[in-house]
Amino acid sequence: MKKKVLLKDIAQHVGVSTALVSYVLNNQKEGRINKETADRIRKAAQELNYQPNQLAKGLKTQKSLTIGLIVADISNPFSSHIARIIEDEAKKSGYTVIFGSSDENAEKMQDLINLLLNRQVEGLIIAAAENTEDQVQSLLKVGIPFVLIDRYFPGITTNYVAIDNFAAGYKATKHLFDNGYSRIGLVTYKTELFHLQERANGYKRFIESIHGTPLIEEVSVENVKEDVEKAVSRLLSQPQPVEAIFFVTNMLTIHGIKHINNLGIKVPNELAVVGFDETDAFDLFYAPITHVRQPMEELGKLSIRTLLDIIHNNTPVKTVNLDTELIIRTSSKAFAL
Amino acid sequence: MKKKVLLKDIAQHVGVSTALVSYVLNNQKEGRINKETADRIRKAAQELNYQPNQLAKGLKTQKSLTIGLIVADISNPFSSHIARIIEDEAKKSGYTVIFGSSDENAEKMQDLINLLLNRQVEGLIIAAAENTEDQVQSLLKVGIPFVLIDRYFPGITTNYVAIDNFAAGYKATKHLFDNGYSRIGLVTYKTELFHLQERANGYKRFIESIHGTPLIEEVSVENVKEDVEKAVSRLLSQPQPVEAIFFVTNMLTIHGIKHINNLGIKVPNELAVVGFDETDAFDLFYAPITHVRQPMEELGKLSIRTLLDIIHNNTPVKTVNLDTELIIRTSSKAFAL
DNA sequence: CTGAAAGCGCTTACAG
DNA sequence: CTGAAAGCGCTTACAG
Repeated sequence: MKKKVLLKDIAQHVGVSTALVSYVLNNQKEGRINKETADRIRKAAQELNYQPNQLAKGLKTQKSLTIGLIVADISNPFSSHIARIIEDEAKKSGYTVIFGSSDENAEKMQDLINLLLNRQVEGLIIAAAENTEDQVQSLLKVGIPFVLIDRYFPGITTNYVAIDNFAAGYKATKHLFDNGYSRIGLVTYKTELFHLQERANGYKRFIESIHGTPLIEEVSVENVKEDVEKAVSRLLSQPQPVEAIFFVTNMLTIHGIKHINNLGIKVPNELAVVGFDETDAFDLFYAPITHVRQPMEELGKLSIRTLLDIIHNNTPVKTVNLDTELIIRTSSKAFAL
Repeated sequence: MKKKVLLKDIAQHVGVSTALVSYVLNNQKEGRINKETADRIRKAAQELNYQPNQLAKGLKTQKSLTIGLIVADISNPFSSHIARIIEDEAKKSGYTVIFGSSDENAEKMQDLINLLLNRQVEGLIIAAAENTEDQVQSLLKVGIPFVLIDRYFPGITTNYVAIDNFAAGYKATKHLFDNGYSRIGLVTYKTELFHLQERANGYKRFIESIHGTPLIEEVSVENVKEDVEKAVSRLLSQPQPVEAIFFVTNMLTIHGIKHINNLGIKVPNELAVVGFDETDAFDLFYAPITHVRQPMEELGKLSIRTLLDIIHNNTPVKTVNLDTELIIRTSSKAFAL
């Protein structure tokens, strides 16, 4: 590998000190430096294709210009979409992002936090896994800037950017009811994650408001596909089978409609469906899927902007719950009586 | 923000030199260090929750334990799937990955390369954008370890891990023909990217072998959706309309079938379809989409393993073209005569 | 207007 | 068995 060119090389080449080269290349002390010398330095840097070593720079300045992003799984479209938005927005401010996938596992998340802190990230954006309250508390204690995204803990005061999950759950359920479906089931994860509980709570609140019986199926993260299949089948094999199902995440929705499809059940005539998040799959299904749309751009941009704001201006705690939109399609169409 | 604990802090705490602490924590000079002292050091590190500064470590050792990944767009499922596999495989060897999206843009790709080199990545995995031969040549000249993934340049000798695109194109086209479709159109990008040309070449070769006329529509990267719609419509409005269309990437396939759906054209009865890559959308379409499946796990794992092998053992150039699998579903079903 | 020197937090040959 | 010291590649207060 060819030897890297250093500040020292430029200094020697031009015949000045490394200090001067550093000043010029960082546009410090403008006007106080001989214009000609500055030009010669700049030209030399160009010619030698000088690339500053960010490790050294970061070590000295205590600024890594890096932020860490912890998602559940970067290959999930929700995560990768957010990641892309954060990447672009961070770049505008000269920041790079290092990401890691926690797989909803508290231990992996702790490892990722340590890894990222070792790499001197200036801040973190975290989609917190279940049972990571302690980790979040200890980040708070250490004082490293961070903002939670998508999920947050009601008992801990932190910066976060999320949606109004309760309203989303309520709205989706009400929509199904308004369209003539009264026995409505819900499929969610068996989890203590607050944002998912809130989606279920919104559902429950509406069901109670119509004096109905909540029918909730919980599936495990480890065994999503099979559990969703069982959940759907259970909801359909009740004494009075459900007429509609609300799935509270994109993966649950996809597994759900795949199974419904395999069972040969017609949507929405035999079973109405409302899903969560967006994916091309929802559009291409023969009965395009009504779903809760999260404002991805806003989620992503607000999270990184909030983080940078904390890093640079030490701004006070900021919490955001964005509104969602219910995108109405065919899968929840009103009963044709 | 709380003060970080340094090697020096541990040293003071235990009453030894920083050198000794460093040796112990890095398991150097084992056996040559007083077991008791070592234990006290380890305990102190634990208690103080010492986290080594990787910037400093990397600066000194010239090992950043970081690799760079350049994809077209991290929010594309192909890219994020690969990214996830690389993340996991890299972690096994203690490496972290920094990613960036090039948007198929040569200039952005160069910026990303510079950014990543500044951050002292030890190697790169690159899905090269169009017209980046020069960049690749110059990486070669600099001598930084890298492996191309998904795409490569036939005229440049580099490490790469890709699929056999020609065979994939040939196989997909032959399958349609064998199932009774003889007027077969192809939708690809207007591009000089070798891997896409090869997919089209495979198609052409087969069409020529049956003395047919290749019907190729090229769309622009900037305006995919509308261009695909026009392309499909053109193929269908020929004097003798096509009976089948082969789309050579996942995005093309998705836009294509959405449009076909909107036009109310029945798949496969009125038009057969073969797509590329996998997505849930293909399964959920009323006529599940026959598609070319790339061996994602192998692509990802081989690319990172090859890279680490070069970094550590300076191994000779390695090129890999993996076989693809044609997953046959309903969208290309044989004509019922 | 410019440079010598210290220092960021580590590692590691060298000496004892 | 342990430590003093140099150095990785930068930045920056200080002096002149």
